[in-house]
Amino acid sequence: MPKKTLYGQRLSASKVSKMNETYLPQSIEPKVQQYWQDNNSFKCNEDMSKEKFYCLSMFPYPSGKLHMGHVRNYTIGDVISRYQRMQGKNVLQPMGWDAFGLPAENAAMNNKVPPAKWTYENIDYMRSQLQRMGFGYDWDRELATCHPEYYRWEQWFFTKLMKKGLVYKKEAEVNWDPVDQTVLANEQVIDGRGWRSGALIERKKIPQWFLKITDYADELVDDLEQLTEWPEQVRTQQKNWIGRSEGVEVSFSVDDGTQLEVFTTRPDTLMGVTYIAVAAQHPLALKAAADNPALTAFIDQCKNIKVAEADMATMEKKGMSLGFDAIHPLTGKKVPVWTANFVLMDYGSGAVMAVPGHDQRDWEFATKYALDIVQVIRPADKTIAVDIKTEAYTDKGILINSGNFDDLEFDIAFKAISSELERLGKGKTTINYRLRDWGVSRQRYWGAPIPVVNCPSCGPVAVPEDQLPVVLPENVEFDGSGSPIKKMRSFIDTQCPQCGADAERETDTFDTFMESSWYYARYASRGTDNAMLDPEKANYWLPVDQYVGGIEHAILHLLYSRFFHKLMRDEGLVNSDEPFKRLLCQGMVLADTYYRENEDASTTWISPSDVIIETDDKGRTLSAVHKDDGLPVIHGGITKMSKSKNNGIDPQVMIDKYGADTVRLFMMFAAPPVQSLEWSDSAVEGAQRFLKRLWKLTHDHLSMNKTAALNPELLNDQQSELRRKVHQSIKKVSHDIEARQTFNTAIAAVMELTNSISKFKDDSEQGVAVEREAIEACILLLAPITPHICEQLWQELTKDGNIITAPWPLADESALVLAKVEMVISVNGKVRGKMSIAADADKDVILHTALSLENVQKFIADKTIRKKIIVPGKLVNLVVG
RNA sequence: GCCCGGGUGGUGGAAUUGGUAGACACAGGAGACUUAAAAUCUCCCGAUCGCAAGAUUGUACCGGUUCAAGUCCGGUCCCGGGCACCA
Repeated sequence: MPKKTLYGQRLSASKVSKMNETYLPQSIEPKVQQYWQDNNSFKCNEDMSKEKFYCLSMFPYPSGKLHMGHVRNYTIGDVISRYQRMQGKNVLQPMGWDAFGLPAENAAMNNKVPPAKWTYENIDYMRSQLQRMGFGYDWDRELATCHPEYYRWEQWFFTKLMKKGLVYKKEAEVNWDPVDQTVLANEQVIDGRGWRSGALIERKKIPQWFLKITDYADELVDDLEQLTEWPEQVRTQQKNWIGRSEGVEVSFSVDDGTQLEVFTTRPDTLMGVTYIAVAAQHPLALKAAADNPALTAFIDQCKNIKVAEADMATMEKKGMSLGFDAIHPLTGKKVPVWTANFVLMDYGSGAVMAVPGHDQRDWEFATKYALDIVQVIRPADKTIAVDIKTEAYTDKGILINSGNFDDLEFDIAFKAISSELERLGKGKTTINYRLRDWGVSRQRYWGAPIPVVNCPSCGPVAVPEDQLPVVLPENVEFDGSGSPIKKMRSFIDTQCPQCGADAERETDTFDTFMESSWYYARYASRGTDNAMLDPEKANYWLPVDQYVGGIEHAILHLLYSRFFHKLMRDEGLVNSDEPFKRLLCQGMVLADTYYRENEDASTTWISPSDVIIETDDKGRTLSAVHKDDGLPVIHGGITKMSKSKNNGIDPQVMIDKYGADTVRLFMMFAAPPVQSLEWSDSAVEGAQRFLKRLWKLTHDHLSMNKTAALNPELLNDQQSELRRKVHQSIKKVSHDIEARQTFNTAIAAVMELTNSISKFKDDSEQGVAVEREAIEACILLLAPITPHICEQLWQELTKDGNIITAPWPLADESALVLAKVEMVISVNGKVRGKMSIAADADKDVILHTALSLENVQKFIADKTIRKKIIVPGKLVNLVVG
């Protein structure tokens, strides 16, 4: 198809410039977007002849409208995509919707609208907002996870995993609201109470499905080594989350003859064990409580804490004796068994050996309940004083008070004690993980149904492939008392696929992390409706070359996706080990908060857009007032944009006012992508001002109506200097976008270049030629960031160009050569002078010139030069004394 | 509580490998243009002292390594993200 020009006809440069004296984003942007759409600019296919580049931004939850976090995320992804397209690569940039989730159910309760309808309407509106931002997506690949065509393959995959034995069912604890008779998410428990009913929540055990992610724990840790283009902090967090540790499983015999298993990474402290602590739900605790009302009351009390690690770890540590002892496996001595609220039943064996001398938490517990504290480790360095009466000594050291094991250091003691335990049949070395298997059952409606039928005689049976998908009924009424399908007989009643008897469908749905764990692969299989993936297509695109998303997903989403990718690999669907080659985690978008205290002590949060700031003559903030009544408001600090603080800035309002390019430019310029970004109205104005200057600069150039061929040989000093700046900028911007991903410094470099062009007044033949090269460079370098204005200006400059596929400029190394460099001279590390010197000057010349400077002489005076450090091209440091 | 980050002018930030702290902007000040305002353009802008040249000081706090530290090491304080059912 022949490419259309933006205007549909060619116009002379002078006519164009008269038509466009002012920059009007509202008329340019829709026109440019239409042009891209008419040319199918962002559609892509599996073109084996070209190098591919798959750029993916984390898909949004369709919550209603775009927020600034989305705008930031998707601008970053779009900049990278457009940059790679200009590098000549075959770029895939898709978009879709993480459409299942809790907010749709809340909206259903509040507005009496079915979650499906609410979700689809949100998707339609948000799609139009994304299009208005000018993001270059291949919309033919759009998906929504709530579509049966999507989740049927997730159901299919789950049944495959069931057959492989990678899925199992077990009882696990949830937050139970005894009044609403429903399971609550951690987010829905506020200060230990249900958010709607206000009832004290309880831990309750219910049967749930789990994926055996722990089978892949080793691979998930080891393969982090491959992910060299991931942020170090994310790799570290994942490694710590998986928490592989080598230790020993130790058996303590209990009075009633049973064995109590505990895991420890510090067998060297075994002789310092003074008590055992078990979880409140541990069978031994429950058994002891049978004839002990006080203990029963304590165990009941432990139920009123929500199922979140942070709550477990920060609550007051409490415990109670179970009234019997365990036998120490080496000494044979009796140690008391306690139950404690901080020991987790779901983690390890639900019991820990306590060494209060060498573990701070055990020490605090022992001190509180007057249990023995014994020191069995001393520091290797005898000069370090240790007093276990004041705190635990937790470092590794040399064993004492440990009988035969005295004087051994950690490694030897670890081996000696564990082999002694093994000889006695009282323990074995083992690898333990902090990582727990992935519970995927949710007792919610708006999710993908778990494809299982519960048969009274066969038990849980996977739904066969020819009966998939298990479609979630979308036309439902919400009454607030749990999932509607749990009461829907037409959904529940079915026949067992195995024996044909009457049976019931599973009414739990999948954790929404299931859907977001493989969507990146589905995008890469466009048009595949008879399989989860088309391996040929998927393997062309995968792995994702660049993944962009919020740092809040650093652990869970990224770990589950990595796990899913390995599962798909082992099913023969993909041939790579990891899904995401390079990862960029962008920071949050923050804004000022303002509030007033009401008479009833409640707080009213005031939108920053309703506040007027008063400053002193140095620009420092003095006070803030409400724009309506002129009365003061209180500044509540700068926090993440949120509904609760009423400090969200609506992107739509900003796009309507300034246009997409200004919003994109501000977002990319205000901070490096990994840092948090503070919203600033005046900085947005500044971004707009820059685009106006670029517009004027280009049209002033065009209005000269002169062109000439550039000949680097003929340039005078000023012309060479501008040309050097052009090629320095090309080099810096390329490096900043591709290698460093610091778009703010890339933009600053282009700003410097436009400042140089503004100062350059030269209408000679070579002057015009150099200026033309400089302006074209600015526009090409900004094209990924502010694509609309650049497309427009590019077409005016080149007549029929298309900047989306214009080649990225290359720096001309010969233009960068400098005859002279500036060097700094410091004396004793303090700068005392500067000099301009030939770039190839040798050390003697440099030193001689440095010493001739008056101010340098002054500081040397009659002192002797003890040391001379010369870094050619940078500095000279003279050490005198 | 545990794990992971961050802290630089009035503000956002720059300093890429240990080598000139404050690029580029925002805000502010002064001036030009204008009947006026807006817009635009020019200049100034860490603090203290100084007419200036320049000097002293300064990157959360305390200490260390180095010819040289915003950058490396040890400790402290504060802020943020995650903690498995928010997404």
